[in-house]
Amino acid sequence: MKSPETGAGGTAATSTATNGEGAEKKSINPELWQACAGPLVNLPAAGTHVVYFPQGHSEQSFSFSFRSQFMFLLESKITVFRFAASMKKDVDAQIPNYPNLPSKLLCLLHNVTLHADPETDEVYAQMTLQPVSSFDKDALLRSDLALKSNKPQTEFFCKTLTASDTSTHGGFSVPRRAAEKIFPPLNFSMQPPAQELVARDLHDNVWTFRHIYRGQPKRHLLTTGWSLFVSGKRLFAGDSVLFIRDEKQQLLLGIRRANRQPTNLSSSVLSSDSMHIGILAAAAHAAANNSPFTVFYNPRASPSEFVIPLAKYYKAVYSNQISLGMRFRMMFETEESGTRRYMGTITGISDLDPVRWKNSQWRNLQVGWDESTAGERRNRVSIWEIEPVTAPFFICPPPFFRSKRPRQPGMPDDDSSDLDSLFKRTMPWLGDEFCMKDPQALPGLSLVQWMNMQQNPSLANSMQPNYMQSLSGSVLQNLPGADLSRQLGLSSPQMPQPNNVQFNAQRLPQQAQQLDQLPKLQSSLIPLGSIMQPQQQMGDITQQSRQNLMAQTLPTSQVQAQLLQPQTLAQTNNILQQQPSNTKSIRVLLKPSSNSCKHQQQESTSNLLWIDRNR
Amino acid sequence: MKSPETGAGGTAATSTATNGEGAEKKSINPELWQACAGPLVNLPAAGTHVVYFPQGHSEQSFSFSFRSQFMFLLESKITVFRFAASMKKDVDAQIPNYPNLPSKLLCLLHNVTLHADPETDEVYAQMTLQPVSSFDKDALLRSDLALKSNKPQTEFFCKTLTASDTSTHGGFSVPRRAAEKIFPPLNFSMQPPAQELVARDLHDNVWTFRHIYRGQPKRHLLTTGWSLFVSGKRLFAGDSVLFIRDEKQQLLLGIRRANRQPTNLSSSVLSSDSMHIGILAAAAHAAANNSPFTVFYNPRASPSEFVIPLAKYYKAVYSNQISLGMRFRMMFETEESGTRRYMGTITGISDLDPVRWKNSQWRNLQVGWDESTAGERRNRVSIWEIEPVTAPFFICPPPFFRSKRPRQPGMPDDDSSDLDSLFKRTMPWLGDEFCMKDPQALPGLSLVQWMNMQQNPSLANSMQPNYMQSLSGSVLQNLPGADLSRQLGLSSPQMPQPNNVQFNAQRLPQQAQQLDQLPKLQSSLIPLGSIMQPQQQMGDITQQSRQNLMAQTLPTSQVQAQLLQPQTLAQTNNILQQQPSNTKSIRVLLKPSSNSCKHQQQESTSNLLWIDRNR
DNA sequence: CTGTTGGCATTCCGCCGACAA
DNA sequence: TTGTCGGCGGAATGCCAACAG
Repeated sequence: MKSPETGAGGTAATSTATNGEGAEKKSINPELWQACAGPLVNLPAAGTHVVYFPQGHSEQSFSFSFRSQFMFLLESKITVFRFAASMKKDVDAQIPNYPNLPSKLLCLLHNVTLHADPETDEVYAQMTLQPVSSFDKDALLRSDLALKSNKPQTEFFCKTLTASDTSTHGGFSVPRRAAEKIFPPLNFSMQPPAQELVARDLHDNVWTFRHIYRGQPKRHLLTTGWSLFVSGKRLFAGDSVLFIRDEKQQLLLGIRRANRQPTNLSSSVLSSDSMHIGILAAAAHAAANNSPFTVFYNPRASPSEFVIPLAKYYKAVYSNQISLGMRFRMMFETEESGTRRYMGTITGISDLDPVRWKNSQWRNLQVGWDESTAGERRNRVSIWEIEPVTAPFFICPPPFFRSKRPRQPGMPDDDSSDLDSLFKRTMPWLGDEFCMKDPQALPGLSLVQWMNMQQNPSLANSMQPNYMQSLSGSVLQNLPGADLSRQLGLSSPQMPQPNNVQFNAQRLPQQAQQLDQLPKLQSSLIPLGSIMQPQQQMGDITQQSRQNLMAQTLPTSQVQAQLLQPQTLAQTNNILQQQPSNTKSIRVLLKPSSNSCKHQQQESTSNLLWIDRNR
Repeated sequence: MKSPETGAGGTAATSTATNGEGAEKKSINPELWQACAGPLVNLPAAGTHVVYFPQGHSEQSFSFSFRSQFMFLLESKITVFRFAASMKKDVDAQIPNYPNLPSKLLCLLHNVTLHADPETDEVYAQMTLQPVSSFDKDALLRSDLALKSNKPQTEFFCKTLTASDTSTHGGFSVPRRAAEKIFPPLNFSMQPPAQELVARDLHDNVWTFRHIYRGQPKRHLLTTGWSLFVSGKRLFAGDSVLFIRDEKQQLLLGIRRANRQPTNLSSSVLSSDSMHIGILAAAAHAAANNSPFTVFYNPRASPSEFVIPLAKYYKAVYSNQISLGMRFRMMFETEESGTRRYMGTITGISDLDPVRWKNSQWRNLQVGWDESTAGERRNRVSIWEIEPVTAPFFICPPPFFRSKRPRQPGMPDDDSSDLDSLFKRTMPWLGDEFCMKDPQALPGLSLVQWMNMQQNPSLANSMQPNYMQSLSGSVLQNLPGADLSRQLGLSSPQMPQPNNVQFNAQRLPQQAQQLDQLPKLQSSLIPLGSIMQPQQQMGDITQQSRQNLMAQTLPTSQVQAQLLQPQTLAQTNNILQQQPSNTKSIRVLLKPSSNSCKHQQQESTSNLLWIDRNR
C-alpha cells in the first residue's frame, strides 16, 4: 500500500500497524465515546447506585427487531423476515417467567467500561452490576453528585454526510462554523490556505486529511485521505461524522451510522429466545445471590436506558406527581446531535407488559405529543425520562448570578453549609437528630427496613435505640402509618435485619425480592413531591395508590433545594473547573434558597441540587 | 453503478435487485449449504429423534473465544483481549447451575432450516427441538434411515484463494480438473475458447464470470466479474471458494473463510454470561416443560456437533466398547474440503467439566494422535465421533460387490428381509415375541421405563402383560439385574407410566429428568458391545461402571448387522438413485450376513445398516 | 454558505503472455 | 499445471472551479 501514514485502511490486516501497543487494552476516549453515543446518553458513574430494569435490558435485544422493521421500509427484506419470525415466537411465550426477578433491581455499579465495535465502530458500554438490598443517604448523594459532574461537553461538531461527501468524485465539505470551531486555524497567507489534519478514531487509529480552504466562493474542504476514511469505515450518505477537540487540543473523530443495520447480531449463534432468557436468567441469578453480573448497554440501539442512576430515579419517583393529562417536556436528539425538548401529555398509565412485568415502572406512561410528527417519537416513556412542566420549586438564581466575578478561591462562602445541612434540607423529614457528623461512620439504613418498621412499629424494638429515636423524631409522626400496608397491597412485612447494611452486598436473597416493593413504599413518602405540587389536581393514577397521600403537605418553608437550568449548570461547572483545586476535599453544600429569591424562571423544569466546592 | 447484471455488488444497497421476490423467504440450497458447511457436517433430519447436549451448545458460543485466540497469532489483538477477559469471567462461575438440566436431552427434531448470514455468508442451521421422554424402535429406525440417506454429495470443487486470485491485478486461476469437472465444456473451436458463467450464491444472488482458456501454457481463468465477487464478498487470500453443479446443471458457488474472524458477535448487546445462561436456561425451561425450543448450530464455528442423531448416538453407546488405550480412527476435514482419517489412542476417560457437567458423555474421551501435528487436532472427543479400529462385526461385502451390475428395479431381493427381521437382528435381545407387524400400531416403550422395570420387577405389574412377556423372554434373563441400581448410583426409581409413549411429547416434567440416567442405564445393556469385543481387555474406565457387565457376552451367531464403508455407501446411494422410483414406499431391510461372508475388510470402521428400497 | 456538476490529470484496475516452480 | 510478474489500454478516482439553491 502506498497510502501515507493514515492507518487502518479498508482491510483488517492493515489495522495492526496503528495498534502499536499490542495486546494492551486501549481505553476508549470517554469524550469521543460520549459524542458518538449522543447528547442524551448519560452513563451512571462507577461506584454509585443504580436501578436496573431487566425489562428494558431485554428490550434492547428486541430493538434490533424494531430496527429491522424500520429497515423494511428502506432496504433488505430478508433480515426483516428473519427477525419478524423470531418476534412472533417470543409472543408465543417460550420465555419462562422469572417470578423471583423483580421488575427493578437496586444495584451497585461496580464498573463501567466503554467499548466500540472494531468493525462497525458502534459504541457500547459494559457495566458490572451487583444487586444490593438497600442504599443509604450517602449513596443517594454520591449518585446525585455523579449525575451532574459528568458533563464536560467538549467542543465538537457533527455533520450528516451528503451524497457528495461520500461519492468517489470528491472530498468532504466542512461546514464553515465547524471548521473554525474545531480545526486548527489555517495560515491564510498561504495560497490556498491548507494544512494536514491528524485525527484519531475510537480505536486510536490515525487518519490524516488534507484540509484546504479554496473554491469560489471559498469553503473548507477535506480532500486527500477523505475517501480512504469513507471506504474504510464503509460510510454512506446519511451516516454522520463527528469531530471533537479534546483537552489536549487533539482531534478525534467518530461516526454514527444512520441506517440501522441489524448488525447481523448473533443470529447465527444464539436464538432470540436464548438471548432474552439469558438476560433475564442472569439478572435473576444475580438477584437471588446478590452476585455481580455483566450488562451491555448499546446507547444507539436501545430505545431507552435501562440502568438508571439512583438519584435520577429517586427524584423522578419522589418529585414528579404523575397524573393523567399531565403536561411534560422531554428531551430528544436532533439532527446534528443537538437536543430539543418536545411537549407532551400523559394519556395513560399502564403496564407495558401486564403479564410478565406487572406494576413495572418501565415505560408505564402512555403519552401524546404536541407536534404530531407521525409517531416518530415513542408513545411510551418512563417517569425519569420526562420533566413535568409545572415548575416544582421556587426558582432562584444561583449566587453566581448575583456577582459576575468568580468566587475567590480559598474564601469560605458566607452561606452556612455542610453535609449535615444538606441532608436536613434535601430530606427534611429525617429530622435534626439524624445528622451526619462523619460520613464514613454513618450507619446505613435500608428504606425497606425503615418502611417496614413504619408499618409494623413493634418491629422497631429490634432496632438500635438511636435509630429509633431519630426516626421517630420526625418521620413517623409525619407519615400516615395507619393503613399504609393496605393501600400498598403489602402482605405481612418481613422482619428486617437490624444491623448496618451500608454497602453490604451480601444480603439474604429474600431481601432482594423486597426491593420490588421499594418504589411503592417510597412513593408513599412524597414529602418533596407534596411540596412541589401543592395544588396537584387529582388524576386517575391507576395502580399508583397515592391518592390519599397527596393530601398531605409539608410547610413550604422547608423547601431548600435550588433549581438550575442545564446551561447554568454547565457554566457552574466551568467556574468550578477554573478554581484552583487547592481544596483538600470536595464538599457538597446546598445553597439556602431563602436568601436571594428574586424571580421565577419559567423555563426551569428539572429539580437539581446545587453543588460547590468549599475548602 | 454501471456494473453489469452481476448482482449484489459490494454495497448492501445493490443487493435488493437480485432478491427479486421481495419478502419471500429464500430457501437455501441444501447442497450448497452442505458444501459450505464441510464434508463432515451431517445435520439430523427433521422429524427424527436427536440427543441434544447443552454443554456442547454452550461451547459453541465459547468457540468464538477459541477462534479469536487463534487469531491472536495472526492478526488483531484487541479482540483477543476482549474475549479472553470474558472467558476469565466465566471461570469465575457466574453462571448458575441448572440442576434440573441433564447433560443430554432426548429430543424430537421438529424442524431444521438452513441459513446463511447475509453479510458474511456464514452458514448455520436453525433447529427446533422438543424434549421427549422416550423413543421407540421406530424412532430409532427412522433416525438411522435418515442418517445415511442424506449424502448425495454433488459434484463440486473447492479452492483456497491465492494472493494472485484475490489481487486486483488479475483474475482467478481455475484448477484444470475443477474446470473440466464442474464448468460447462468450452467450445474449443473458438480462439480463444471462452464462455460466460452464471452462478448463484447462498442468497440466490447472481454472479457472472468470463471463463476463458488462454495463456501459454493454456489454463482456465475467470476474468471479468471475478474482482467484483472478491470485493463483494470481501475475500482474501486463504479464504476458499467452491463451485458446485446441482442436479439441474446449474452452477452454484459458495465461500468459506479461512481467517476465523470473531464475527464481532453480539458483544455489544449481550454479555457472554447472559449468552451461556440463555442457552442453558432455555434448554432447562424446555426440558422442564417438554416445550419446543430453538437452537442455532454453526458448523464452522462449533468445535463439534451438539445435536446428535439418535441412531448415531445409540450406536456409539452400544457398539463401541471404550477403554483406555483403545485405538480408533476419526475423520477430519482436509484442505480442499476433503476428508481424511487420523489414527489415535484413547488416553483418558473423564468429564470435561466435572463440576458443572458430571458424567456427561460430551467430549469425555481424552485422546492422543499418531501423527503429532502439534496439537492441531482436538485432544477431547465424544464417543460418537470416533470409529474403533478393532472391527466390531464380521465384515462382509454387500451384495453389490458380489455382482457388479446394478440390481434390477422391481426385482425382489432373494434375501428374506422385512422390518421384523430388522428388529430381531439389530436388537436381538428383544426376543422373537417382540416383532413388529404394523409399525403404526407398535406400542412405544421408554427405555427408561424398561430399565426401571428391570431394576424393580415389582413395577412390572403395572405394565401390559404382553410387554412383560416379550421382555422377559430374552432380555431379563440375560442381564445381571442384581446390583444394577447400586452400580449405577440410582436411587429409588420412579414409577414409569405404563401407557404408549410413542412420539408423545407431552410428558411429565419429572420424566425429563429421568432421561439423564438414560445413557447410564443403556450402558448397562451392552448386548451388542459384548459381542463386538469379546476379549475386551479391562481398561480403567472411570465413572463408567461397566466393569462387571463386560464379562457377559451373547452368542456370536446373533450378529446380524452388516458393515459398509462410506464410499461403498455412496455407491449404494447412487445405485439407489438410479432406480426408478416406482416403489410406493421406502422399506428398510437388513441384509443377513450369514449368507455370503467372503473376506474381512480391514478398512471398515463404522457400523452401518444397509438400507434398500423394496417396492 | 454549501451541494452538485463538468472538466481534467492521474492513478489504478484488469486483461494479456512471459516466465518459472 | 499454476502462481506471479511486467506490459499496456481503459476506466475510475480525485482535485479544481463553476454554478445554483
